Amino acid sequence: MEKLKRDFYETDGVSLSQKLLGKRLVHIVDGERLSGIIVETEAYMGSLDKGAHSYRGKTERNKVMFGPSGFAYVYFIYGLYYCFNVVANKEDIPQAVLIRAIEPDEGLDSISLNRYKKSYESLTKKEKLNLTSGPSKLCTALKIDKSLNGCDLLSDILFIENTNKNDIKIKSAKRIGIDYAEEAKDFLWRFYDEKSPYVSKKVK
DNA sequence: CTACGGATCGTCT
DNA sequence: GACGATCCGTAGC
Repeated sequence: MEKLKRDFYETDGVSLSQKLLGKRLVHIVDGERLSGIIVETEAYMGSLDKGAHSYRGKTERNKVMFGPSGFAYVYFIYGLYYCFNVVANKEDIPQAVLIRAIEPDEGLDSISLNRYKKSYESLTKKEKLNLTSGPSKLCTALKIDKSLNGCDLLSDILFIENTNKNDIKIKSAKRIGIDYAEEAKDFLWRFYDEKSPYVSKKVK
């Protein structure tokens, strides 16, 4: 399926979060496609959002968010993990979409090795569901790290493709892990496909 | 099922 | 010097 073009990303973060559900995130590693269908996202809305890294302005870490849309913002967190975001909107409007969960699609054995150091077929049912059901789990699974920060998603290394998926039931919920964000912590800016078992956390 | 603590370090104050 | 857009293992109910 064709790669999403720049204009797909040139919209606000909340809209893009919903548009990205059902699309396929692809990372080419040693010539192999590692991919998954996006099933959970969160919007981070710059100066409107006390939960966003970009709320207090541009820094060395968050500068990619201030650039044009359709680029990868990858950051390191808790001394151990990476999180992957898609930059939304336009230059100087620092909004982004955190990809929180995907459904593993291509390169299952490599994905399984990256996460559990064993083959896909040897995983338990629980381990299979746990491969990519969180923002840092999916980065480990698809080998996404800080070297991809600032990568253009119209490149041939890391990109997002259209799919034929049309049976998505979008649910909105509060975002996770931003209890410090005052009023913004209650904004319903997390979106997920209610039908997917790969979502990190469902409401009730 | 929920609750909590440890791991571990780049980034910002 | 403090802390985080997380994850995992353990403990208790």
